[in-house]
Amino acid sequence: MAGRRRGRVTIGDVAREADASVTTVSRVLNDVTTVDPALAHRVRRAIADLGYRPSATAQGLARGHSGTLGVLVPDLANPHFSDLVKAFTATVRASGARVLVMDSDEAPAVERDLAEDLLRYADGLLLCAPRMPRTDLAALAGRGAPLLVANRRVPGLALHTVGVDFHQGVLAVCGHLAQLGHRRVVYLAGPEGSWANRERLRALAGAEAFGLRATVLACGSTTDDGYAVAERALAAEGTALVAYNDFVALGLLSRLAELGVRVPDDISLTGFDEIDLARFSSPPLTTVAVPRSGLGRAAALALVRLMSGDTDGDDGDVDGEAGGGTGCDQGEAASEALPVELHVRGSTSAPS
Amino acid sequence: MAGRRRGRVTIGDVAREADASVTTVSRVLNDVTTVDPALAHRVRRAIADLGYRPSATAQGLARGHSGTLGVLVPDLANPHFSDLVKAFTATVRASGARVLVMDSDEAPAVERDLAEDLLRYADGLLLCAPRMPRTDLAALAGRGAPLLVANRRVPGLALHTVGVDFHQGVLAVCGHLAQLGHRRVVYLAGPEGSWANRERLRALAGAEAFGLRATVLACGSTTDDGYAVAERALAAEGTALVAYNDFVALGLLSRLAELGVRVPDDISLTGFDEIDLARFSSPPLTTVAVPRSGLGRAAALALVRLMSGDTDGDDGDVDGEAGGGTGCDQGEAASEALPVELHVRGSTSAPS
DNA sequence: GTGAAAGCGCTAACAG
DNA sequence: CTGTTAGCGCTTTCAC
Repeated sequence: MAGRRRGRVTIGDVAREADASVTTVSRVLNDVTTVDPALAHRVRRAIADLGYRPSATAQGLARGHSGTLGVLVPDLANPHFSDLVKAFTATVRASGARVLVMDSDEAPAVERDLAEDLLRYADGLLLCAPRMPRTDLAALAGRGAPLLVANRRVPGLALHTVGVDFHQGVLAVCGHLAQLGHRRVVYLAGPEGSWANRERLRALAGAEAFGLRATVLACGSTTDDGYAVAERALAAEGTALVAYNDFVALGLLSRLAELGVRVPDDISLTGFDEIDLARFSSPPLTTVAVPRSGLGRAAALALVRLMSGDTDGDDGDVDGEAGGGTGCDQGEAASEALPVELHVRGSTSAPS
Repeated sequence: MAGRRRGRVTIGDVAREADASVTTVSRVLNDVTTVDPALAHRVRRAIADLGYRPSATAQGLARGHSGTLGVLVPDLANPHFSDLVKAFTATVRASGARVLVMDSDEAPAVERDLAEDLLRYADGLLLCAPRMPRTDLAALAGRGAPLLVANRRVPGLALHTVGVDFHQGVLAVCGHLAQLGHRRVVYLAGPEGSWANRERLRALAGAEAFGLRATVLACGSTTDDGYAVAERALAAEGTALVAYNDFVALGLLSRLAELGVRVPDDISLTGFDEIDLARFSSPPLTTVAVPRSGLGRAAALALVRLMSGDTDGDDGDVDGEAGGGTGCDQGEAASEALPVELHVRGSTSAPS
């Protein structure tokens, strides 16, 4: 009906149309205080007639915060992160905010810049499995905006973190294998610098105390990587193959089938992450289910909580350089580790 | 060094520190005109010293656009969309913008609201495989902001679209099967209302002219759906199973293996979408590779181009209600269909 | 080459 | 209960 004027409809247009002040319009928009029902109705009508939508930008400027959270992931094509982001956006939205997404494409060198850029838009930031140096992390934390790090703990830095208990997961895998009678396994390692990989290595080391020795082979995180490493893995002479994740495991499985190596009769195989397809392979994969969505949800909740709290309090001014040995639990920074669950299926059995 | 004042550092702080005007600071920020080198240097120094970052919100308000694009997907956990979004964000970023992501969680009813909300923040919007009614689509288009629809063509609506040529893909699958000697296939259908599914059905219908008849079975789009439908699919008595996508195909494959049905000896099987794992199954899957990243890139490019063009020109004021039968090619709206590619692998052979 | 001043669209004191 | 008036932080004429 109402001929659209050029450009966007503003709160002023609505005020005029409803014969009210912009303040009043703003009030009904934010359903504040008691506005006279009749007036409110006129305003609402004008809003509908004009098809008015408040500009998030203008609201942001006036309110002092954008209502936007940023999230930086290494690779959105990886289900680990897409699931996380999905849950994150859903949870964040439930508390009224929106999510800006960036993908560093596994390039640690650009993480800092992307994060810095995100902070120009967002009120808070979630860094997923960041690979950037700790000084950069510290600098970002020092910028004042709420910062949350997922799946990376930085010793000696008071960062808020949430993460999956990879250590426990790999320990469970090792325990399972050890109890089956395995003594020598081959670990197909993931991305070099990643915390996720370091945690797995740490668990592997811990398992030695129980008589399980692991040979570590550089591999990667994709199905192709797993496929490609198969022959070397076999040559390493273990009775079980512990893959960095399910993709690698599935790649291995595929190549082993081609080579006529039977799983688990000739060799056992374990994955990690429990992707949907893990239980549909032949044999179905023994793997560790990690709460991907749970992590996204936890991150959202934690970040939202951070934002309600002090944004630029007087104490926690984390200095980028100092990083004293105060430990990471100075009460300021909360850390949450989500539990994982071993799922034993057909790809593991006692060694032959 | 410079003690951080409370709240954020503003352009004014920089101006003061550099003993220049905010105008000048703004100029060096946007590397405009020739600012005196010495002055510019002082400003840059102040910016660095203060760790100043311009507020994207304030810039947005002043400039009249936010530098943000929105994208709405039905399910970010689906590789089809996460790959698309990944490529979209990368390409969009290359042209200086950021991306706000929302996920409708396959609920057509919320799409409209999410899209409207995105438009409050963004300068343009990409709707991926929207399921919403066409009147809603028309209304969104009428809002004035650049709108691009991916993987859905709406007859009689002048919408800019990009999409994958599903029709051609399924035709290729059918042709391959027909040439192998198949005459009767079973199609495991995807989401009911989806354009992607409709296009497949349309191609199936077209294939009848070549003597290939298809029995349609409701199924879904997940591995579980495929697994669950296997027995009914077998009962439908075709010599080949045409799955809606690779997930369904892999689910089928898994169940068929359990049932002792050999692929492709007893029955042929095809997927669609070419997920990474498709070539690692046993047997590897005959499927159709669709340019997921290509679609994201094309969408980004198209949207960016749309934005450079007329945002609120004098002609193209698409009325939400009217929707006259002008057809969808009134010169205003461009449509792009990306080609697909059949990959023949081990899961198909001549019928026994 | 540089700066003063007027907004961008909205919210939030602060009066009436 | 309602309207007036300042800004939020930045860009951008428009003079100097």
